Amino acid sequence: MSLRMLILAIVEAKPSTGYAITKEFDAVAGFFWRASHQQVYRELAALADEGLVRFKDVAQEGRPDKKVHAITVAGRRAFAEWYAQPQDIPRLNDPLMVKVFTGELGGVDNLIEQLSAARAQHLDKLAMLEAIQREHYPEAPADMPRWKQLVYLTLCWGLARERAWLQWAEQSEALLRG
Amino acid sequence: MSLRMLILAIVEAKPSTGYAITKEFDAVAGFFWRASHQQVYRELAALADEGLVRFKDVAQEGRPDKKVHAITVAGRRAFAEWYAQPQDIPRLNDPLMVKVFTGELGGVDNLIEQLSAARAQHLDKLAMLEAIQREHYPEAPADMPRWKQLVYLTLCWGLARERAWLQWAEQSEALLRG
DNA sequence: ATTTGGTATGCAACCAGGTGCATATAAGCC
DNA sequence: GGCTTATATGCACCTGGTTGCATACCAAAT
Repeated sequence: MSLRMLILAIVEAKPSTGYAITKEFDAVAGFFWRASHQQVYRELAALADEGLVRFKDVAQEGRPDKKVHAITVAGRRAFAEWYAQPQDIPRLNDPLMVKVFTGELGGVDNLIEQLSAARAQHLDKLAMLEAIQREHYPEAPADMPRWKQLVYLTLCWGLARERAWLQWAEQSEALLRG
Repeated sequence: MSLRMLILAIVEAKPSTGYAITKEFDAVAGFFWRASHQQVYRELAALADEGLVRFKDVAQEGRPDKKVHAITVAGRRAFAEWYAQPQDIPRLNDPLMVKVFTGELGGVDNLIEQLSAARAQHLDKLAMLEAIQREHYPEAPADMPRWKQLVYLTLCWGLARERAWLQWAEQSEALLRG
């Protein structure tokens, strides 16, 4: 559901092709959602089927034809309905926590290795997010236009999550080693 | 994969029925993984099929018969193999962040409502986890037996996550209101 | 007597997401 | 001529998880 609605919001802001939407995911929406191009195309087809978007075939020179999708009135209505619905808390199935939980069977030494490997990955991710913050969001949040504030908040959540995870991991490794 | 392995670890610690495993999920493993009884039974059947667990039918008086599942040698081997594999970082598809991102189309007032509703839910969850901590883990972590430390660490991650989320939400609401 | 709640197991259908593969055009490079 | 990269779209299959339903036994409460 969220993927459909995210796509609707993207084509509302600017009529787009599946390809462009996928690029959007790789860039900014990647802070909080991942989607492959197959998923995007599949969802666009379903949305067009239900009349929530409509598309025009656009011939191009020097590259393949494309389908530009735009939101419809029904699409706006569906989005507004969804937006008003209360949201379930996301489910929390975390493979690494399974390894922590089963650490005695797996071996505590192996667990410590897993933790520090994961820590390296999370450090990378944090560094990446911090670089984006420095480059694209250096000003005070209160001075940003609304749309930018909203994207910035999703970035902030990524930063907060990574920092909290790293703090937890450090304490955990210390406890297991000590 | 993680679900299979979690089940393997549970039946390794103590041969169990699907019903008991489901109860285990509702209780302790619920800090970091959710699974319905259907999922558990399906996975147990698959595990038995592949020879990673074996089961005995046990007749009971006063209640239905049950199947007690235990891990096999092949099961231990499969677990050890999986445990050594590096873990992917979990995917981060968060419906609430979609609402933040699409807040202009959805309406900022509606977004603020969504945020405070979510905040109430996260506060409840935090209170629940803190109650568990007070009741079951009052002693210093260093004094706990290993198995208890490991469960405690998964609880700590839940606590850290909820606290980080709440902090983020407060700042976000302030920014959007101010 | 009937309902509720706990124990115990399972099927069928569906939905969301991921993997692998396929196709087509064209620019630029070696 | 063949390689890679970028644009652009899509199918088929598989896995993992959810929903709804079904069955059966028994105890305790109403």
